[in-house]
Amino acid sequence: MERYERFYTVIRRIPKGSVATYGQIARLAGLPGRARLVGYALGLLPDSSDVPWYRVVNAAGAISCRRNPFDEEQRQRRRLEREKIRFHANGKIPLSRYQWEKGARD
DNA sequence: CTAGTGACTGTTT
DNA sequence: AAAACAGCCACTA
Repeated sequence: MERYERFYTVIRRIPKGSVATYGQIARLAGLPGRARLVGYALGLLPDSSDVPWYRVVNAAGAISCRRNPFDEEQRQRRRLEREKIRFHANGKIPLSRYQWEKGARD
């Protein structure tokens, strides 16, 4: 798991109230095009991890999780809403407003 | 070594 | 708007 520290380091820099995409994390970690690897790396994290995995969403602004689609999505969504992030009725997050380092806000 | 899989993404149908 | 495709590459069987 040490081999993914670069990803975890970048993710730990995402400020509270913002989100980043898998592709963005890969790019910032110096591995453009390895979005899937970021997803794999997050799946390895234990619940006790200090890495804010819930601040990472897919390019469409939706939550991705393969294991327990329903439960995990609810869990991630609650954590984000706790940071004042609002979701659209379609279940997606408006990235134009919350994406890290892109804040277009309104 | 080959094949299948996947917390992804941009392009093309 | 939605689905199919094609890259991507670590990991497992």
